[in-house]
Amino acid sequence: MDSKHFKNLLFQELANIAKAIANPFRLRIINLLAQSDYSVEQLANNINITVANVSQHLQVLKKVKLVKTEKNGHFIIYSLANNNVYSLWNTLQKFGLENSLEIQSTLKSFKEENFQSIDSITIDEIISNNNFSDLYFLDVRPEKEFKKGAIASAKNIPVDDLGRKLSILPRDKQIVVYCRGPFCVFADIAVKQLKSNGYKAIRLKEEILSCKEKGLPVLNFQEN
Amino acid sequence: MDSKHFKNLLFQELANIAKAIANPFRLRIINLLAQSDYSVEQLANNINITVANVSQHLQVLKKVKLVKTEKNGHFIIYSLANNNVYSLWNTLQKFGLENSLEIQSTLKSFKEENFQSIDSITIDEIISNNNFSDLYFLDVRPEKEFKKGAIASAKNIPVDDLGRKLSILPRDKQIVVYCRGPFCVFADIAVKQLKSNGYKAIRLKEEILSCKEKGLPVLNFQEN
DNA sequence: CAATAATTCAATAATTTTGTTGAATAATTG
DNA sequence: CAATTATTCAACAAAATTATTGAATTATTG
Repeated sequence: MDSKHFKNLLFQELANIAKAIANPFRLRIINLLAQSDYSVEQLANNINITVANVSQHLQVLKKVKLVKTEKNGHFIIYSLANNNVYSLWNTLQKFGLENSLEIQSTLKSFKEENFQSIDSITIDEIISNNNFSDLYFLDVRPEKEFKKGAIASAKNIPVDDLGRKLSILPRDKQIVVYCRGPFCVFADIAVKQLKSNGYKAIRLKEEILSCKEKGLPVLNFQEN
Repeated sequence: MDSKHFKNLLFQELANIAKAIANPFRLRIINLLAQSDYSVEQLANNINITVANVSQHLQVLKKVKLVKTEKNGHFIIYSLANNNVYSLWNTLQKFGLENSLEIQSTLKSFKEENFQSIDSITIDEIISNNNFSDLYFLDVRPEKEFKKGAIASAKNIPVDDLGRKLSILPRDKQIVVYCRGPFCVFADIAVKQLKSNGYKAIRLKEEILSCKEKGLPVLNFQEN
């Protein structure tokens, strides 16, 4: 194999991987699978396209090993192949968020419409202020995701349970709420609810993986 | 804007970004620009397709802000928009390397054919062995790239200059050679040359960005 | 072992992407 | 300011991707 042929093969194959993620529905599938495992039908219901179509998209993803399958009775359960997929999805989101004006303005106008005046804080600001003990970290993702990795001192109350468990939270401390990151609205919903109940709440701009990268203490991270 | 419309816009736009990188020639352009800035004609010569075609691919990349331009006389010089692009390219490579059997076997057979018996060491092995002082790090990338960020104690001798500067290197130490990562052959070439001259040389499996991530001391990193 | 149910396949038409050609544009340089 | 040159544009045909439909698999379960 000469160098030219080698390059062709390599770049073609990398392009095939990129092609597999280069479709809005497949990205939505990846996004869903990043949160939990699903059957074909569940995915179809979630993103509102036909089962056959979802199946075809899943074949595309499976071919380049972005997802894997497992049988459970009559159902075939799909999940992300491994952490690299999550990492790829995350990097793409991050790029979009920082480089795409369309994404920035879409996000901004959606949040302005639905969550007026919700302040956010960045990981860098937290680290540079160094006032950890004043902050109470609240993770509002589903328990399953929390268990896969979270900020070390964070309390987990999934956003749907928040109403019932408000009394657990401290009234004097600044509550920093976080979720799946800037594209997720769980933290916005939670902050809105907390503020209307008299708590001092603010959302964290980034998600847990960025916390780990930036050096905020995290727990329970498993590699795969 | 309702939630459904919001999701559609967001995922469509992210898919557009993914589409822009989902082509082997555009990936080769990104790969080249990750190493140095180039004009349209230079890129065309490098990857051996027509100037008009390269120009069209560049328009696609520019539209989603993956590359930026700058004028220099008659030439328009293209470069990566920022570090996020590099990061995206790197994550894709890493995914391919770890998940794609095609890529693994292509890489393996190419290296076996051209660089028999070149041993490599991983960052994790270096860190866990903790024998830093026994190792001599040699960076064989072009000076320009070295200056953008390198292993803290590394010496830079671009692979083309290696023959002339062999005498600088220590004969008693284990020399760990690194380059642009697993897809790059600079380090393999260098190790081959060093070994045939009686040096104890081995290549580092990963590239500099992974060193930074894994906690090996690095120098000179600038964010953009 | 047959009924059932989830998933995949196959065929189609519409849309999008791709590379080529040659001409048009723009702007630097002497 | 005209000549030159790098880059982009426009138009086309070929190839690939997409969603839909309904039928075919597959294998679990009672």
